[in-house]
Amino acid sequence: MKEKSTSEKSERILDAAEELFARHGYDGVTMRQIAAKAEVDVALASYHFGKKVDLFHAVFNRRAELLSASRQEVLLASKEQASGGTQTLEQIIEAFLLPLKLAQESRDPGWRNYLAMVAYVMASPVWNEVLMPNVYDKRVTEFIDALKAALPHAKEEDIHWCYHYMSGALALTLAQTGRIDRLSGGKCKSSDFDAAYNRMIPFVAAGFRKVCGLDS
Amino acid sequence: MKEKSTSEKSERILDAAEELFARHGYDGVTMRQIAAKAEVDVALASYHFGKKVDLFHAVFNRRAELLSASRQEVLLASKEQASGGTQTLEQIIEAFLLPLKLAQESRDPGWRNYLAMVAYVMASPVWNEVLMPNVYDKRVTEFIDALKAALPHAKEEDIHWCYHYMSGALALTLAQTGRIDRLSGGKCKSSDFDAAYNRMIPFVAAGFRKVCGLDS
DNA sequence: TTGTATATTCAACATATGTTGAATATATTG
DNA sequence: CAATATATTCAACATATGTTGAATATACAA
Repeated sequence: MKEKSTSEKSERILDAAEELFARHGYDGVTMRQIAAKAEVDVALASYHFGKKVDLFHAVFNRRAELLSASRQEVLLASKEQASGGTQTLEQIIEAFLLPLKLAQESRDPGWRNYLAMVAYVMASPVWNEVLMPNVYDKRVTEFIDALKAALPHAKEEDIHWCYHYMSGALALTLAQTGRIDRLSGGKCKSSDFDAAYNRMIPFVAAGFRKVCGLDS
Repeated sequence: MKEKSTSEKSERILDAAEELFARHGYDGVTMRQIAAKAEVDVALASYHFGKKVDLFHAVFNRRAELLSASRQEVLLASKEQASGGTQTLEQIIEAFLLPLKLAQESRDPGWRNYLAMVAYVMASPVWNEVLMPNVYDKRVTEFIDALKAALPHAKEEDIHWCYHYMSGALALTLAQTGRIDRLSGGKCKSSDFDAAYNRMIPFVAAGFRKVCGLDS
């Protein structure tokens, strides 16, 4: 009698690694900690995924394509909805954020861990250039193109800097450090993604308009 | 004949640790790497600063008071300049960011490393609650009070969320990951703090106004 | 069934890690 | 100068680390 199927153990390893990498970063986690959390032998992680750095890549890439595809889909749907005319800034930003919000609110807690790990990667000078270009940067380019269309008179640098600010606001939200809970005396909660995203859209849109000029 | 004074070696250790912690995080750095970069014996770091975690605290705290004091000073001067009436949003945000910009542009490259390390701490769920409350959160509270005065009709949650977004935009700027360089095809540079801060002020101010309602 | 590929465990390795204590040098003070 | 405190080096420790190879178990195909 077997307890779990093969793929279950392999995914338990990914789940455990995901949770630990999200909180402690790559170097703050040992293979033994991962194995312990996944309740498997240490050697099994190496058997399935190779070196530690390969496991890190595997965890990062597991949900990357899924999320990126969902993003493209939503952005496309948003484009079509704005029949004929260009989308509003709010529509573009919402399309960019919606898949993340849905992932955060998923019943699978792994998605929250994954996005916290993405935030870690985004903020890390070391991992950023290694992991972000492969999957995510392509969709970011599409997103920026949509912004250019909505802000035809904007200088390209302005758009890039504004995207940079949005990216930072997003990363800190995904990271879930709990700081806003502390600073607000409990009035705001890191886990309240509805609150975070509902305000982020008008905040960012207004910033874009101010810096990049009125949209057409 | 002695090569360097005692305090110089001790500060070389702090400088080396600062640079390495900023880039690789706490767990990504070994005492031996720090010692090597500082060109001192490994044991010397322990002799001066105790355990590794204490060295981390020492690096973080070395410039914290200095920066925090500069921040308070600028915020106070900004308050007085707005004689009688309350400050504008832009003035408040500028006062918040100016000391950081000055530090970034300092001739001492240690300041850039330090601020990148602060960004790492801000984005880390583990270190955030350990290190941020001691020094920085007090000034943040003053800053938020100024915002409340400038946005008398705003709900407190809205202000906190907007501050959270600004905080994220700031953190990613301090982190200097180089991502904006890549995404913009070289049009924007992570090291161009003038560009980053000049746009961040109107961006954030517009976001606050949109989310928190018009200022008085 | 038997044979074979896959999955999992166990034990061990070489190396890297933070930290310490004793020894030595340098500075400071009387 | 001598005496004392501080700073620095050296060597070593116990432990933790990623990784591997052999042994064993399980799944699967013939």
